[in-house]
Amino acid sequence: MAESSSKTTARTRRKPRQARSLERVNRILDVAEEMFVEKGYGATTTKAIAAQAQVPIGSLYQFFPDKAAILQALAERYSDLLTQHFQSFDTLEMTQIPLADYVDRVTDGVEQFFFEHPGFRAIFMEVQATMPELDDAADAKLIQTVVKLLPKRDPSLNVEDYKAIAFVLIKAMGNLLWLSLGQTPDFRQRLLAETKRLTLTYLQSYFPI
Amino acid sequence: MAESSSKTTARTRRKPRQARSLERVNRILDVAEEMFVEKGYGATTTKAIAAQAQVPIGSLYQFFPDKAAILQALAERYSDLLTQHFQSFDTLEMTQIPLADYVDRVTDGVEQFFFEHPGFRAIFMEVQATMPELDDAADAKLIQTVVKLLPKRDPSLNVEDYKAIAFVLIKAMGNLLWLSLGQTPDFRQRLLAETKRLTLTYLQSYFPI
DNA sequence: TTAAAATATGAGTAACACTCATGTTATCCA
DNA sequence: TGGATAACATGAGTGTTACTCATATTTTAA
Repeated sequence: MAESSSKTTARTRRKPRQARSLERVNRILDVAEEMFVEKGYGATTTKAIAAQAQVPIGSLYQFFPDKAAILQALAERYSDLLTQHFQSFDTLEMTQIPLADYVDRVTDGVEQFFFEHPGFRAIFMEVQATMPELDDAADAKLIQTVVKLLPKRDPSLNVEDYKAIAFVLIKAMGNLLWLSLGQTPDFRQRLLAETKRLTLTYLQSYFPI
Repeated sequence: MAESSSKTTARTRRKPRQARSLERVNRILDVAEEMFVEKGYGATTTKAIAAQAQVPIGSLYQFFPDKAAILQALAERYSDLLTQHFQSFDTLEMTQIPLADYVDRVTDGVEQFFFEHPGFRAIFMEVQATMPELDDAADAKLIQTVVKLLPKRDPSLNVEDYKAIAFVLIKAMGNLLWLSLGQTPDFRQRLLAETKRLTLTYLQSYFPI
């Protein structure tokens, strides 16, 4: 038993120095990705990954300190890809088109990326998957509340609009405020201010008063 | 083994009809909350919860179909509280103050709520806790990329500003786009448009050109 | 009073992540 | 080239966990 209860210190395992083992590591990752996509992280056993990759379970643990490390390694692959994607916007032309067009392109790009890489979805899904409908159930109520709140300020929109706006508000604000909890006090304050600014500018675009 | 692999159909267990068992359920929830806050969800065993609540393990499973259901029930408690909080803004006065003030109050309220309820943090933290630094590590790279991208459009701000803006953009946009994946095609399109609007209005407030 | 239904109980089960003692292969230097 | 040492491979075995189920107890209804 580790001293720190929930956080198992994920020490790095031996990094493969021989060509043979490097190939095995990649095979494990490929197989793991496939299985995670198909059955989910929780339902995929390390034993099954090892078997499918034709690698003994012991060898798997030679390279990955634990099951989560496999997921982590896969996430890194994707993270690199996404970073690359963003860097493709680092051109002179891109900084000179209208802001609206720029936002358009970046957003569409990320959206497309999500769709083109089902593995990415499966992997990051897992982050929330411990408890399927927790977030949704909780937030759904809040969204409903806000949907009813919004028309009181300006009743000129329709229900679909209010639903979309409420969804965005709850999810985006909630996430930012939530994340701010883990930051240093200074940055936390800054994030709080930014959250307000984000919310305000967005709302003002619908309710100009 | 269930037919659906990763999603264990969480059937509802017998709901307590007698006063005695209702009291037990509440004791289980109280104890579980305490232990989750202290040790984390993953490190808290159902056996320990049962022992601490002075309830046999079998009885615990009489009321909760599985461990996640306990977390779910706790989350519901909090969700109700937060919803209540939002409803307190459903007054005539509140709809007539300036939008900026309104945003201010709601945001501060939610922030305060997070801080006043450590259990809430602990519980929702768990949603991401399967893999501690996955999100962060991946997003940190993206944020760095954006930090370097922003000044090319308008170099008049300082680094702290760019960092805050990049953080907000990556986290808020990322979350919304991510969530859009699970929606119906129509709503997905709508969310995509809203995400752009959110991003654009926010960015325009910094870069008026 | 008594039969049936609801609830209580905890030793036992199956499944899982991970280990470790032992065997095998590669590397290095005389 | 041989032989010593380090790196890697292996899978039966271990400890832990969520969850079950046969049996006992309590409540309800007639």
